[in-house]
Amino acid sequence: MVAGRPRAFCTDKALDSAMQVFWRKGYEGASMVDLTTAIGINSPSLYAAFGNKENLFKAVLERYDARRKSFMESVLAAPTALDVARTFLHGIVDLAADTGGKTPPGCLYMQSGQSCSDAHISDEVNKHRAEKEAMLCERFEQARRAGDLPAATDPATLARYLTAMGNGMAVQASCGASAPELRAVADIALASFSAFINPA
Amino acid sequence: MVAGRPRAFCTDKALDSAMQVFWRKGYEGASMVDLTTAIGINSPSLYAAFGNKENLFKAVLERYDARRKSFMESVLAAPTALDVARTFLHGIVDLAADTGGKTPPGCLYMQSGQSCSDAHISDEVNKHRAEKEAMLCERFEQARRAGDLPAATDPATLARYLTAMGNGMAVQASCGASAPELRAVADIALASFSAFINPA
DNA sequence: TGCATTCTGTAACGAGCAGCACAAATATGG
DNA sequence: CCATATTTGTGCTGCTCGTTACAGAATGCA
Repeated sequence: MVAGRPRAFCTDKALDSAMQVFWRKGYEGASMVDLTTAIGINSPSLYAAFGNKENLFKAVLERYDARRKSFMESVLAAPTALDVARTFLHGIVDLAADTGGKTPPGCLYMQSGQSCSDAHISDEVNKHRAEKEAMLCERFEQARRAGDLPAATDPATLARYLTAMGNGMAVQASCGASAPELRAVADIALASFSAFINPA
Repeated sequence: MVAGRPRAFCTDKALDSAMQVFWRKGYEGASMVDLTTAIGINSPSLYAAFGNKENLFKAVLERYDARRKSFMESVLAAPTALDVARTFLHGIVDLAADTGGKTPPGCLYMQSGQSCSDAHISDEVNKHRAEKEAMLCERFEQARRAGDLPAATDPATLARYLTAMGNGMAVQASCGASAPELRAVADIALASFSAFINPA
């Protein structure tokens, strides 16, 4: 292993600090000064490690995405379509509200990509969001094939419904809604989900 | 009326142009150059008319809010709680998706206030959003008093549910979801809503 | 016609932005 | 202990941002 002066900071910890900043201020609202002071390094170190602001954000997004993807995998492992919906929505509540300062409230996708003038960034964020919706859709297609869902239901619509609900709940969390409040909201969503897939 | 040189642009049309820019790029993403070129005036004219960027945005927000409020009033006029919910969600679809270029897809609240590092701005946006939720809540309280809703239901939770749903659908519209797709989502939301307020 | 008033266009201001050049510092391999 | 490689801190760059000073143009009023 060839080596020079060792890096004085942990790349992963730096990404976590940067994530907090992007989460709270958005992509454009987060300045390089905000990022370097949050990480505790000088800008040349940051540029040497990540290239530029866009690449840094993409690395942060990738890190966030890995966690969301593993969350989604635990969701998709639920036995029935209704269990999938319940695990998903209740999980979103835990991720988005009352996190005890570990992460900002809400969801990085909503807070960083929603109002961004740079199309590269918002496209990238939306790509990741769409991926999660596709995972739900695929799971519901499988459920329909397995007879767990009526043949008449459209998996894509179900996935879109849950995604919209999750995003809306994340937005409310970022505006101060508490976990119990959002859990009550999730329960309405689940009641209607259940009513929809089990027509009387 | 004392007057000097007459203003060469219409204030309301200017606000509409500015609204489009804020809607597409967010508050921080919209530069004064973006705004002045979209309006077709020079910056001193804009500053003379509106003060500064923050005040311009607040004027835009007020204008948007007036339309949303009149939309809400037509929603609240629906005869039953379920009709209110249906009118609300279907109306959101019409406002947010396939607008034919008249407005950008989605909703100004989501696109401009969600990822903004300036707390003054996001607070202002959230204040307006919360106002609409409160209107729904009040309407549902009235519906419960009238016996249109079961006494066990919590009007605030219902309002929160519909608001989350509306916001989530607006986000999906901004990502390219079509009106028919969103209408199908709204119908799921209503199915559950109907099941919730009329427990079998 | 002259004066007061208001708007318009040109051109600039300081501040803050993303990004980088460079030399000192700290590691490894011979 | 020297050569090489990599990171660190200082300080800067060019650019874009929001905002404004100022002079000229267009109105109403006397």
